[in-house]
Amino acid sequence: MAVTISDVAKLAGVNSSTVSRVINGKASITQETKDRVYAAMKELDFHPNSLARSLASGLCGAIGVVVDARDAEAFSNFFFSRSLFAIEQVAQEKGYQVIIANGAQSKGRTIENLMKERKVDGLILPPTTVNPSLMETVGDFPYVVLGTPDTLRGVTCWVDNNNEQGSDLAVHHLQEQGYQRIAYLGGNQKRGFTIRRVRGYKKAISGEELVIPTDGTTENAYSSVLEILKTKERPDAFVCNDNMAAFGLLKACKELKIQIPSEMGIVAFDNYPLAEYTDPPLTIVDIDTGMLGDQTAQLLFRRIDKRSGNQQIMLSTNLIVRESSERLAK
Amino acid sequence: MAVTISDVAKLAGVNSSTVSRVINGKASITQETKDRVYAAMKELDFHPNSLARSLASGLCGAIGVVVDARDAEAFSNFFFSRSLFAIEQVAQEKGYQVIIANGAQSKGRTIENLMKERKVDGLILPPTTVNPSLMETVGDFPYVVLGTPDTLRGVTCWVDNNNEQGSDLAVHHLQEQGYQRIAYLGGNQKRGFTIRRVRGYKKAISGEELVIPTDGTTENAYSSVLEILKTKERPDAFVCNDNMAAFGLLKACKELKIQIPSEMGIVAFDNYPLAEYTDPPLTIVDIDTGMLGDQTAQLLFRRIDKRSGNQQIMLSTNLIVRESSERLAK
DNA sequence: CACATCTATGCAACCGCTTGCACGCTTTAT
DNA sequence: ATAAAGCGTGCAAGCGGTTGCATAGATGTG
Repeated sequence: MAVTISDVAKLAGVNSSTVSRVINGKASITQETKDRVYAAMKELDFHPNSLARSLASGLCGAIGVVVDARDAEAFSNFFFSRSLFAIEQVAQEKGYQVIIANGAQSKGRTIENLMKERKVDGLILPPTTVNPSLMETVGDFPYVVLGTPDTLRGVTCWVDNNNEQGSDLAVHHLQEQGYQRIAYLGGNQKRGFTIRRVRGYKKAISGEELVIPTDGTTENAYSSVLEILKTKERPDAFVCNDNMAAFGLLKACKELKIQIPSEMGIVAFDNYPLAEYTDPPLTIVDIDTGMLGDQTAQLLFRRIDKRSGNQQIMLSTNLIVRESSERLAK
Repeated sequence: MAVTISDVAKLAGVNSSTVSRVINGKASITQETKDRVYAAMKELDFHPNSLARSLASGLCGAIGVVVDARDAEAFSNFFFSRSLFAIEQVAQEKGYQVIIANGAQSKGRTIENLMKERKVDGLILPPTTVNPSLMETVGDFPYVVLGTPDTLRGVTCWVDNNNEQGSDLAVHHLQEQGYQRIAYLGGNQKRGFTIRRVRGYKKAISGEELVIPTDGTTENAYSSVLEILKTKERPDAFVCNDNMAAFGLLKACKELKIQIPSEMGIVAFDNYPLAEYTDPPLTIVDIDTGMLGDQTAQLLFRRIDKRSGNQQIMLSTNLIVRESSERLAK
């Protein structure tokens, strides 16, 4: 049916093992033989069966990217998809396939199957799913966690952006702009990255601290912040856990006719495509999602290649200053 | 090294073929034998090697989702990632893996390799890559185009939302609200979906038509529309090709102090997460991306199962009415 | 009771490629 | 001249399953 390696061998007048060696650039082969083999491959439009190849060689030629999403929203969160782009790019360069799998509510089954059924040579895991028991089944299988794992027990390898540093950046910037009472808005306080951002905020802040958690929606941020903004001693600046929170805050300020940035400074995490088109444009703690994906994939391949590379990589965040926090003329 | 089917067979005291049949629920096997085999599998923590399985059975157990993205932005476009979620879900139910691959600037190589190297049993293709020569190499390999292909020659199977109908919905709604001079804003006029949306707009419109293309950015929409809004006979409503265009328009209106919705009605395609938090919230032609992905995957599996199912599925869009177009009290 | 039929399982070939080993032929060293 | 080393290639045994065919025992039939 399909063209096989022995068809090529026959046509080229050599043994199939020779064809295999030519394809894989293995042993020393005469240029002349190579030419004949290549010619035969071209003539027959030969494509090696990757399954047979993998079975024989023991390498699957694929990596798995596991997501932990209960709904489309989480899945399409822009953090994930941006990184995915970079991951795919690295994989493509290495000749690897990328398999994505939603591991939500499978209790590690997804991950276990991917590994044990030999579907992938390595895994990129979400920080939410790693737990000691999972890590035990993962063992020394090559993996990298994309984000700082919620539980560190047994986890030795991850790539993340430095959330504490991000908050630090935001707070210092606001302080430089003369804001005094800086609060923190938004985020599920159970999620690791939120905890770290809040920690960074608390460390950086000099005055009184105020943290207002939300459920992640714009609406909730809006209503949570409304009453507080009406008080006399209200904060004069916010670090927002994400763009949703910032949107809720913007809405509340507008309603209460609080001027931004003169009466209120805002910095938010994550550079959403629309963040620069709000009114006023938002100052952002930018996470280089591309670099994040790239580094994660690179590290994974290092581990696949030589079962080493237990390391944690931390990427710095960047401040993009826009109107929402620029009180002082430059 | 790894546990194989014959290890299980040995422990259960049967032949490996029996184990295989138990796993696949094939022939009639005594309940007692089944039990012994299952027990052995459990005891040894046996996971069948999917590569060997695929090689022997001729099915790869994976489908490929090809994207055509030059940058992370396009890749993470929310249309794609939302549909991907649904696709993965369907695949998971069928026990299939999802491979994603960026086919940009590979001239069909990506697609060809996925097929011919037996990496996938079926393909979901982006409308931009299909062209007659590609379709020839695809042949009767199971595929579904997600979106209406730019070239129809040789393409027999796709799933798309009805863009014409979407524009129709938008225009009629605006007319009902009493808007008179309805224009169309945004979109690359070379992209198929834009063309169809514009076509729908032109068909639905009764008065004079006005189409203002953009390069897809908010900025460009803003600047493109600014001058026109200053004219006396300016449009009193816009159908926007996407959220970016709508944002640009909002900004321009704000600057010129044009009241929405009293002096200007706005309807935009695509229900971005932030679309309901603009000021005022945007009326949206909503595309059910989840359903789109679901139907695409379902159709693909129908084709994989029985090499049939040459069909085109068109999904209706939905209007979500919000303030930006609600001039008349209900 | 002999023979046809069915059921449960074993046997072995095969899926298409990789790779350790062997072998014959050159080339180099002694 | 002869042994040692090196090079290019073939042979065949896997990799870990699936599956058509064979077979032995159980069941049914006249």
